[in-house]
This record gives sequence, structure tokens and C-alpha cells, in this order.
Amino acid sequence: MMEQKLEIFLQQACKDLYQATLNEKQVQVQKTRSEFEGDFTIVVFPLLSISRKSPEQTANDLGEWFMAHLDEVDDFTVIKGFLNLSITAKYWIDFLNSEKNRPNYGYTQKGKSKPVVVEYSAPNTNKPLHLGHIRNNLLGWSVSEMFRASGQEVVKVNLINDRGIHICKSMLAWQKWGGGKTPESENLKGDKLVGEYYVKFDQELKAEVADLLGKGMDKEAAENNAPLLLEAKEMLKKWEQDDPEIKQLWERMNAWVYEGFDKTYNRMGVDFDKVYYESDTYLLGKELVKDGLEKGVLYQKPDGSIWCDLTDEGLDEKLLLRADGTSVYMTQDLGTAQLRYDDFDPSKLVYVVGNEQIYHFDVLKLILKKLGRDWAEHIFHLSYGMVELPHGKMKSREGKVVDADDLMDEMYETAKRTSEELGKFDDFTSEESERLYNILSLGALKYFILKVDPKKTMTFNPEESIDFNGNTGPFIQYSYARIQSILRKAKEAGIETGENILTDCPVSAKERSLIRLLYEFPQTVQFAAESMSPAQIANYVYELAKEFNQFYHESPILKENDNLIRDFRLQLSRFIGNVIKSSMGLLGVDVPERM
RNA sequence: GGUCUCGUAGCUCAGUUGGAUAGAGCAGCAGCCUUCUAAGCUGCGGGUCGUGGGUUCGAGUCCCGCCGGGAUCACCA
Repeated sequence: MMEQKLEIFLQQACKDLYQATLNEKQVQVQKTRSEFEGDFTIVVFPLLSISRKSPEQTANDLGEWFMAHLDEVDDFTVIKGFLNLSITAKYWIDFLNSEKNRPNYGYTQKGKSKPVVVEYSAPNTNKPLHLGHIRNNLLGWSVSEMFRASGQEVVKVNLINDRGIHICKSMLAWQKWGGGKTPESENLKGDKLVGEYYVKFDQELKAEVADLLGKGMDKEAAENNAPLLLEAKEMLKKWEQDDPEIKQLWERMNAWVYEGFDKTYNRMGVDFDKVYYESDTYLLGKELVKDGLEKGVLYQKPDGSIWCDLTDEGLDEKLLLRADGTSVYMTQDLGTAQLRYDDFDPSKLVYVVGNEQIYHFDVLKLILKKLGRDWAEHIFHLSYGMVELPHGKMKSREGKVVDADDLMDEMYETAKRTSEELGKFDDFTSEESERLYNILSLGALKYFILKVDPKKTMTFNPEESIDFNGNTGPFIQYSYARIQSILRKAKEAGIETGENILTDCPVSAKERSLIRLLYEFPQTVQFAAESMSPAQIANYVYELAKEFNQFYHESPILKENDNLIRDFRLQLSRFIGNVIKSSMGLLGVDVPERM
């Protein structure tokens, strides 16, 4: 890569000119900003102390040196303390010729490293997936793809929260008020049906609490002693004792939910290599805890409960086993972490979980380390920001949520309406139209969610829905379709586009800028994977599509009279199309041949 | 209260990890379809980067204080 080469030569230059060796901070090679002439910029400010000359003089000396020693350097300009180097057209054309037909350009060949395990989604089986899950799922899936593209082995895992008091709540409500309704009888997705009873439970519980308060009971007592809650707790106890009737109900209702989840996952285009169920793993942590107690890392209180003291680390004490021997969330997470380590011997354990659980994962890592699990160092909590609605946060229990299925439906309708208004697809069969609307609506949704930095809280406005113009998925998809359209026409006209571009082909400023962007794709993928940020890819591909559209407007491609230039532009366009497709692929977004 | 985190144009977001005159999209206004797809392109207006200090050749970016929002500190998950 040119940057590395320039850095090495810069070292040499300073040795030659100033008899000095540079430290890392002094070597600064970056992309030249578009408003200036040149390709790469060397910042000379850090070099002034060794050159003992003015910024301009230093930059000039270095510029001369580069001209004399590096064939690829064409020209240079000096602006203040910035040395802008121009790279020869030949270098860029050579780059195009060697890379334009490379399959998987920008992706790194898989090495023989240990896998990265990425956990994402982790739904509860008492309610349907909502907008928050969408961000989680898209992020987890995309980050996994980016790891793969950067040469790492990846295992995508899900951990389904299929047991616990919250599950019993919806079970109990269905038992009481369900009247034997099933997804089939109601023609309703299973997760939706179960979710209704979770809401129902909450409503009934609130009514009971209000009633108790009215009878003069204090708030805490009322909340803890409402008959419904006691009943749910009783059900949980029975579940843990393997009561056949409860287990059967539990299996039945969970099966409904899984069927619903699978539909949503499929439509969203996310998948998993392995699915863990909390009901299988929730007991695993106990062994670790007992072991820790024997080693004296943990301690027991007089009531029999077991704790970890983290006050030395500036945190609190953390309960790991209740006095009655039952486990808490942390206990089972210790267990599943160990299980995953045993299953995959991973180089990294990534948890895609909301930022409200930062504390939880800090504690998890600390406890594992105390228990002598050195691999805890490789746990990484990819904590993403919440998705908020314009009015504020989403609240499941109050029904203030954006349902995942509903949202995809609405997006689909918008895509359909917009497409029909434009009326470009009269020759499409209904299957083709449907396919296109799916590609566009999911593209809009996924791009909208993934283009923002995962760490940041984001606002989602369902009223305005998602735009199809500007910095959006469909805009990028449109750019791709335009390219394919030209390529189809070129083929029809019998123009061969596979040959090498001649090095004396004239290249405009916009074309050069596009070549630069293509050149940056591999490092963008690498950087996106390292920072676990699909937003890096989204911003990159938007820039590429935008520049292509500008190019498209200012230059004829197929209609260019000079065949040399025409073929160059066709090849450039095809390369851009491929990179758009690869980039969008990393975001889980498909691209249409026509739109 | 402790800890963490965020604050950039009316709105939604970028800002390449400290570099040049802080950028896009949406919304608003004005243009461009007999020419490869107008889901596009061009132009205009819009900013004390919450605020006050500090570090330095250079700060939206790093450090400290303050203001404002959010998260978390459960025998919930």
C-alpha cells in the first residue's frame, strides 16, 4: 500500500536530509483533502524540530527528495506545513487493472486463527421482537460479516431467554384468560399471541396492586403480595421441579414463540450457527460458584447466599447464589461464558448487548478473572445505544414499542407505493415486484439503523418513516442499479469490458477521486471490523455512490465517443458496482439489478 | 449521591482517533429530464462544535471545572 511505502520513504528522507530517526508520532501520512491538489499529504509540523527550518522549507526539501527517490511521485505542492504529493496516473491505472476483477476485493483471506464468537439477539420468549432487537440483530449480524471479511473465523450464537418469572407471567395469563386460543385459531404469529398475555398479566397485576393499595396496604407489600405475582412465583417453582403439566405448557407456548421468531429472523435476514437456551444453561454457573467458594475467591453469608466482593475494584458486592441455592442472571452468564469457551476456544467473545448492561459485563469479566479464567480478557461487550422514539423511550409494558414485523410491513408498503408512483416496472411479474419491494424496504431499514455509530443513542421517527432519498439505502441501491443498466447495455452493444485499461488513458478529477475511494475499500473494511462499526462501511459506500452519481452526470460512459475512454469508464463503473455490492453485503443489504 | 456516557446547522447524523476554511442528508428556496434510469444532479441560505479554563506549532477531537440529557449502582433479566 502506498501509505506504508511513503512512511518508509519518509523515514529514509529524514535520515538523508537531517540524519534523524522519526518516532511514530512524527510520521504522519494522510489522504489529501479534496480541495487541494495531490493524493497523499505529509504533515511536516512534527518534523520542524529536527529540520530546524520553516514549515515551507522543510516541506519543499522533502518534496524534492520524494521526487528524486520515488518513481510513483509525480509532483508536489506545499501549503503551509502540508506537503501534498501527487501519485502518477500509471500507479492508479495499475491498481485498477490488478484489482478490478478480483473476486472478493477488499476481503482478507481467512487465516487459521481461533474463531470469534459473537452473541446477539438474546430475546425473551414472552414478547415479540421490537425495534431495539432490530438494532441488536442487524449489528450482530453485520459485525459478524465484517469479522469474516477481515479474515477471521466467526461463530454467531443466540442465547434464548426461555425461562424465568417473566415467562411464567405470560404462561399464567394464558392459562387464566386464554380460553385455549392458539396461533392457528387466532391466525396470529405465536410470539404476538404470547406477547398479548404478557401485557394482559401486567394489566391485571396492576389492577390487583391498586386494589390492595385501596385496602390500605403499603406499596411495597402490595407489590410483593399481589395474588397473581405469588401465583407466577409458584409456577416458576413448579417449573424448576419439573412439574409435567407446567413443562408441557411451557414447551407448547415457547414453540409458538420460536415459530414467530424464526419468521422475523428470516425476513430480517439474520441467522445463527448455534442457539443456546437458558433453560439448558442456567444451572451451569453453580459449579463455577462452588469452585470459587472452595478456593476462597467468593464468600458465604450466614444465610447461605454466596457473594463476590468487588469493593477493591471500586464496585459493590455481587450476589451469585441465593440462600435457597437458586441462581441469578450473573450466575448463568458465568456458566454460559464457560460453556462457550469450552465449545469453541475462541480468540474473542463478543456480546452484542445494550449499553444498560455495561455494569453487568464489567462485573462478569472481573468475577471470571477472580475465578482464574484468564480468557475473560477476551470478552468484549459491544454495547450499543438505545433506540428512542421522538417522544422518548420505548416501553414494552405500556405498548409503546415499534414492533419489528409491523415496521417491516410499513417499510414494504412505502417501497411499494414509491415504486408504483415512479412506474418503472410495468414489465415486472408480481414475484419480481415483490422481490424488489423487499430488497428496497429492508435496504432502507437496515441502512438507516446501521449508518449510525453503534455506541450512540439514536432516534427513530416512525411517522416520517424512512426516506428513500438522500443518504439512504435505496439511494445506494439506485446507484448500483444504474451501473448494472449501463453494463447490460454495453453487453447488448457487444462491447467487451474485460480488458486492461491503458496507462495513457486520460483521467478526470472525479474519476481519480473514485479510484481513490475504491483503493480505500480494503482498509475501510479492516477498520470497520476492528472498531466493530458497520457505520464505517455505510458512510464509505454512501460516499462512493454519491461520487458515482456526480460522475454519471458530468461524463458520458457508454456514449463516450473515444473508445479508450469509454472502456475505461465502463470498467471503472463495474468495479464501483462490485464494491457497492460488497459493502452493502456487509450490512446485510441486497442490491437490485433494476429499480 | 458514586460510576459511566452523550451534547456538532431547525431535524437526523458524519467528522479518517490531534491537522488545512467543521461536512452530508432531510426540511426551505432557486434551477436541470428530445442525450447511458430525475429514487438523480447543481446552486443558495443555515454553526460561539453545551459552556469556562488548560495542554500545543495546531483542539469538535486530549485534560479539569460547570450546565444539561441518558444509563447504571437488585436476592429482575
